[in-house]
Amino acid sequence: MTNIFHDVRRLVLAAIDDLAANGELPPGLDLSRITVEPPRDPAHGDLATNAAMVLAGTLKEPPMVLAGRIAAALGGRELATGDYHGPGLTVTVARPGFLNIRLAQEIWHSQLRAVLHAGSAFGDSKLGRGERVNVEYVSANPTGPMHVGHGRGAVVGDALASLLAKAGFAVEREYYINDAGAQVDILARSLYLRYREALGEEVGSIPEGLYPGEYLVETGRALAARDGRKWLDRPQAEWLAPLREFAVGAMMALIRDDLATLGVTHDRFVSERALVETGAIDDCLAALDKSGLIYTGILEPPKGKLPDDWEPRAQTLFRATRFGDDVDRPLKKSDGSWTYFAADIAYHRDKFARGFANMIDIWGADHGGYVKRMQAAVKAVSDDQAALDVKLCQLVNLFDKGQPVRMSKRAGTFVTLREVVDEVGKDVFRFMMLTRRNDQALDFDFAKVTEQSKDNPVFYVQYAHARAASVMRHAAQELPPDDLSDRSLAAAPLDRLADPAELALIRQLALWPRLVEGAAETHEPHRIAFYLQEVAAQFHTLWNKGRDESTLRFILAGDPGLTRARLALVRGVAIVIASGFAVIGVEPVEEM
RNA sequence: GCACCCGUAGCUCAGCUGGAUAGAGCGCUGCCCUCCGAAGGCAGAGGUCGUGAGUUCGAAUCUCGCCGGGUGCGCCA
Repeated sequence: MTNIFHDVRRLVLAAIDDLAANGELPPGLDLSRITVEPPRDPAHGDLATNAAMVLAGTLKEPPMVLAGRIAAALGGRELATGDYHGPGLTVTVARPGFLNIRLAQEIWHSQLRAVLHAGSAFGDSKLGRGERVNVEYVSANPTGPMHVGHGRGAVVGDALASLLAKAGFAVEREYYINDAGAQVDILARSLYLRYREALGEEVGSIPEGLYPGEYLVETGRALAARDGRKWLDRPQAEWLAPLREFAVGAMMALIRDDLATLGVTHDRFVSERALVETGAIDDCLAALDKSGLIYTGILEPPKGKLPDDWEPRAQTLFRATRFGDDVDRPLKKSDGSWTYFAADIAYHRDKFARGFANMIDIWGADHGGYVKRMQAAVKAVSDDQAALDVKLCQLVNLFDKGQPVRMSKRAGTFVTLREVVDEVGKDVFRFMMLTRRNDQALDFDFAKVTEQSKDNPVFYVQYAHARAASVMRHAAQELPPDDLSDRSLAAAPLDRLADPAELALIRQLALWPRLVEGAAETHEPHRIAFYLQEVAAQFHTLWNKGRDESTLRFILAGDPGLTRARLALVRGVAIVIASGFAVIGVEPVEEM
């Protein structure tokens, strides 16, 4: 896969190797910190490398001297990138020790050809070398429909998974169903009321502590339809388990439905209850015990705010402090059942056993206090062979025309994910969820995100794609359709693309493979949304230059050659936008 | 009290894992439609990157201390 930055970096390293072979540099230098990147100021060149400055420290030589030597060895080399092979680098040395590299225009033209040939696969990378990664996201409790916060986690997780897949990882998308705690018993009891209601009983208002949501009314009817009056006169001990199962099944169906409207999918759903019932937790903790990582002890009370009912108590504890956590963590509740944490340890151990040394969890920010212990647990159960990265998603604050939307479950003004997605569409929702870093709170204004203007980023990028499509439609009236396929346009005389704005746009497109890798390495899918806005901006700029200078228009009646070259660039823009959209799960539009 | 996250233009936020003169949108000022979509673009004004030290060729970015905001803190998930 074409990545101009890798290709040039290889050349830089080869130049250093040659210098080492000639004795002009010592052998065995650490080259890992050498980077090739676009300089912030385009006046400095197309690409820049820090090679001389990085090596100056260990070699105790002035970076400018080293830079001169490397520049001499680099300048004459032949670059192979895309379908280009030949000389074409102009290297200059700048102040502290930068090597500024300017590339022949042909090289950039070959980058554009690479975009057209690769299509939506442009940007695919082998960074991950097929390594397996497990991404766990959503994992909303099966007690009701998803809310907007869940939606953010769903989008971030789904986009990250797609991003990692594009970057060459073997990704599994996973959902952990918390179907074992007290909450699902409460769910079952809530359902029981709705069930009796469905059979004609007057249940009145739902008591405090149970789930009052309307969504259970239908579930109650469904249960009545399936089981009739079967549970009416039985004790709770008999109906609790079967109702729990029924309720969780119904809630998960609800959640999967919500996810489907968002276009979010999972490869695997893992049940916490199953971990309990199969003995996976017992096995896991027995193993930890054997390693001496479990003991019975009494925790210090938390300083400052003391819980009301605090009293020292002996507990079964995991030695999380041995793996970097702040305190050891309890594994058993006072009734003898496992804590949520105990089950989660077993769950992550299961992931490791299934072959995942790379795990990523997407959580809500309110679980921030849980990160260290889970990372400690992953180290413990994998013998330090696995790593867990946790991405915490901050709150989504809903607004309508600048006014905050007050949400309260009790007042019934709770806004579900589905309501939001139905209102604005999944593409808008998905894009907006990625217009902030995950650890930054996000304001979501119904009015604003459906507005068709430049301060609506979704619209702005879609508009660029639609504009590109519009140009192609116009071109179809001037040129035979065979001349407008991507394959055909790749053979257009691209050397005629010489305007600075055109070349700048090509450079922007060539950045896409680099962006994919950077975002994948850092687990930051939001970078895609920002990058796409930049591509769109450059394209809008070029478009408007054509308004002022008619020679810069894409379609030029008297010049089919140049027209096709320009259309190749237009298609390049559309392809890269579509490729980025594919990763974040947004459909590109042809017109709006 | 402790841990984690955040602090960048008037506002909302990026800043490519240490690079060169810190960017975008909104708002403000002034411009660009006989012409491929003005649903857009151009130009200008606007910054002690919370703060004080440290690390080094080089810091918004890394380390430590403060200040301010958020989240969480045994038997919830």
